[in-house]
Amino acid sequence: MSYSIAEAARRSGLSIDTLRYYERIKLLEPPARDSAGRRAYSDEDLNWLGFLTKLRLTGMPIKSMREYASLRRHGVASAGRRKAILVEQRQSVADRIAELQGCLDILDYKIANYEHIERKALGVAPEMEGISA
Amino acid sequence: MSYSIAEAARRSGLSIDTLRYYERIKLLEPPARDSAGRRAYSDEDLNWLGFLTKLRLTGMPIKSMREYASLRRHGVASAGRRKAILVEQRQSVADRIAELQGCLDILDYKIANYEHIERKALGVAPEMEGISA
DNA sequence: ATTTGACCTGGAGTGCACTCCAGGTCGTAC
DNA sequence: GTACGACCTGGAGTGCACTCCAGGTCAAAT
Repeated sequence: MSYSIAEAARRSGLSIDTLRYYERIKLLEPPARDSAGRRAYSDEDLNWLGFLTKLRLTGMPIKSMREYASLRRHGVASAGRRKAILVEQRQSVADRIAELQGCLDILDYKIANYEHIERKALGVAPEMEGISA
Repeated sequence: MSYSIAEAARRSGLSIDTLRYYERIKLLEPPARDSAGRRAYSDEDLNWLGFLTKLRLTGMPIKSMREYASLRRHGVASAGRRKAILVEQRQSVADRIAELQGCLDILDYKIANYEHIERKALGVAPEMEGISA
């Protein structure tokens, strides 16, 4: 199967402009073209796009994704380096999850504080106010 | 206690420039000044900065932090709205954690794939290659 | 035959969150 | 008394990841 740029955008969740942008910056091999010169994305293109969007979701900078994409073009010899990039990214994702978890705890604490204030509704003792919230 | 801007930067993990920037955009009440006109941050300022940096870590845009900061200046009457902002942010953090968890799974899968390739070390059957990794 | 709509290109513009700079003022150390 | 380092101001510059635009081509629909 092959897909128009609009269809590829729909399926990948990226915008049409972003697809062309990714191609320009070499994240994406230039896809095939139809007889009229329009881009025709293959299933393989879409799979790769899907993976790229996952990497983006992890917060990987485009610079690194470009490195990965470039390694991929260099075939099997680059597999070790590619794996290393993924392992490193895995770590950074795990770290980020832990960080967010910490933030969640703080938010919960603050929210509980506000609930505390609400419960004391009218006769407020405003010592909670302005201290650090 | 009061702290020079350099000390406040050290303690908050923000840069000196960022502290001044936060003040300009009204994330931060202008701190007191010493006799020479230099900023003198209070412990309360530092607490607030600490909370701000947590909010930043959650990915909250500065626009929203400004709203929260502005509400805070309007005192106890704004507590409901402030709480609502934190509850909303809590949700977005939880969502983001789930999203990252999904990405982690994908990374693990890919990494396992590379390990699979490594194990087949020399006599490679490269059907793994270029399909979607 | 012309209108429409999806697509094309190269290049400029955007929003965000800082970050840097020039030129100046202070208070202490030599 | 001057050299130094930390600080001040207003404003310009940066890097990132898109996003938008003008002007053009092409195939199918009216």
